[in-house]
Amino acid sequence: MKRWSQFFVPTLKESPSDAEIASHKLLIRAGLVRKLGGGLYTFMPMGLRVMQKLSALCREELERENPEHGRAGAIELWMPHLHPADNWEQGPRWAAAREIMFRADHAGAGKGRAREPEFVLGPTHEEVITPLVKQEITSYRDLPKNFYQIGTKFRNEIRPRYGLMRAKEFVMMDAYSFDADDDGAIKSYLAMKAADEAFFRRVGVKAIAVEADTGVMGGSFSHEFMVPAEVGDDDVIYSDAGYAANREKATSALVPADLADAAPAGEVEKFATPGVATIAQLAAEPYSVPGDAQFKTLVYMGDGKPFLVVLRGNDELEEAKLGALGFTLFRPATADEIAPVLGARPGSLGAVRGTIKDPAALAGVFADHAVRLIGNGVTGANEDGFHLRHVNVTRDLAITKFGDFRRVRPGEPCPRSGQPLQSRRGIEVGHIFKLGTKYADKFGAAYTDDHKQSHPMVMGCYGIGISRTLQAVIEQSHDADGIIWPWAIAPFQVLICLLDPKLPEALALAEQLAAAAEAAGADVLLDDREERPGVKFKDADLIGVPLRVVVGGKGLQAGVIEVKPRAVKEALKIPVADATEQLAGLVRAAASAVTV
RNA sequence: CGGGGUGUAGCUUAGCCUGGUAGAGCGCCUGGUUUGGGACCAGGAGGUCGUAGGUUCGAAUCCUAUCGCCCCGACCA
Repeated sequence: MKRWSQFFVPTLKESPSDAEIASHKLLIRAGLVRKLGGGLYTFMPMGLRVMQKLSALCREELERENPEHGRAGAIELWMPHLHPADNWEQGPRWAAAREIMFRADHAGAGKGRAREPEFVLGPTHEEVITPLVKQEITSYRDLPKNFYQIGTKFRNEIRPRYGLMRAKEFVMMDAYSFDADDDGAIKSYLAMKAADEAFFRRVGVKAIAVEADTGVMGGSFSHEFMVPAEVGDDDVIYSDAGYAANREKATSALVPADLADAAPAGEVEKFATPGVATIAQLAAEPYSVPGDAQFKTLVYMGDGKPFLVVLRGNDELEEAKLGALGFTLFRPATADEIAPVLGARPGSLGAVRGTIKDPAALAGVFADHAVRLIGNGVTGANEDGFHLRHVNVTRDLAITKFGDFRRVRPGEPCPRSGQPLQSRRGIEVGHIFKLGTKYADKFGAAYTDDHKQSHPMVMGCYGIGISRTLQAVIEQSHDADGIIWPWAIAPFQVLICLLDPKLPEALALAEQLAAAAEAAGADVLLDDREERPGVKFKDADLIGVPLRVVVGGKGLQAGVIEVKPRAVKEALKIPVADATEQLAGLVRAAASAVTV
């Protein structure tokens, strides 16, 4: 039991001016965190308690054995936060990952040896765990294994945002599974997905698993855990049939599987379009070519070589989907890079065979499936101020490969059910990847099987943003008065508001109640401050403790105390004689409702 | 990194346009009256006006630079 007067809960009446969203304001007003600098936060005693509870639940769920998948539980370890830059240089994503890493020097750098070793602050730990496992595990008998840690991660976020939501330094659970083969890796993946789901369920936050893009991490498939919230950074595309995917990854059944190729509608014909540089201009008078009858040709640079992406005029490129093409780094090409290859400036570009000035320079022409819906359409002539009409997809376009590159729009048919797709914002609180052998190959993490054959280990990696989850819970569970903590992670589960701390019998009863609640399994905060009742009630709502008990002189005269769950309006009056017993009962009921 | 905004007491802020005494509320300290939803009265402490230059007799205010922070975009747990 903690006494408020002796503890430290610095609440604020007003929101700091730099907090924008509800959860960020409440984090600070309720005294959970304080800002050191952009994206850097001190966890105050109350905030730390929540973090510790989240971590404890996370450990429990990860370490639980998973007989359904034949998996043992994950094993905790602790890796350095400071990594030799060498590890990253040897890994598969140095070029892409260095952008977000902090480089660390020691304060005396330059005064000692001519060449100082370089260090980075770890943004994640594949580059550390994989060499470790290579060194320690060489036999199939030691597989599968799944290691995890809960610790600080450092990412030089280009733009920290919304308090803990996107911070430069944050707390993450990261786990890494190592399996002998792909089937095993899938089992590990599913076991971790189940563990994460169990974790979020026990925390008391609604987080849904959605299909996700693998991004810089690489790998073959991936899910994100999303907490639905307007302030989230991601769009989740979903249907009532249970399909859910990050917009970056989402597809639709817009193009029927049995769509026949359109027959040519006539000879390709060049026509002058002076000054026309956009889809909209071509759609307007006097040309009047609807956007969805135009081919849009985009030029990107993939690992130094240009490639084309062809979309319907009204469709937008979903840039993340270009990741499937296998380039390490890609970016839009500049006009100066485009002209020598295609022969025209943006606005008159096309992918029609024979019009591309230097087709050999291209790393490929990739067309979205949806262009097949156009059949015959209009596109740039690769000659400034000219377009081509009657361009037939199969006859005329120099397509290397079709793929899914367009951004899905709400209302399109769900790929599973055909129901209209919907969209909502979400906060990404977890992300799991089946990595395959990408890292194992690079670091030589291999094992010997029972036929003396060597194979690369098949990996998976799994992250949960612990500090971000803390804020996501607040975002999802608050009202105008403050936070409404779920029981399992509340900094305290019972708050005893002692309205008359100077009244000896009131203090004695409050302490007795505190002891009873504690014995029943709750963490108890006793508000023994010499404050007016209004202040105590406001603070109680603000800090969001799930069960509030009021002990006051007036109640005692009437022979009652009050108990009120944070989430409801009406308080329960309980006779003093039954108080300890009933409170203990309420605590036990609340606790058992959330464990398991 | 591009675009927008903003720095005044522990917090929220007024003053800046149109240069001359830096003001309020909350919080804090002392005393008193209060005490079931952020009390009241009296008194008090606390500010190099982000920083550095410049203009001026005189700069929180005008100019320049710089730093921090916030928001929008790309990135991510």
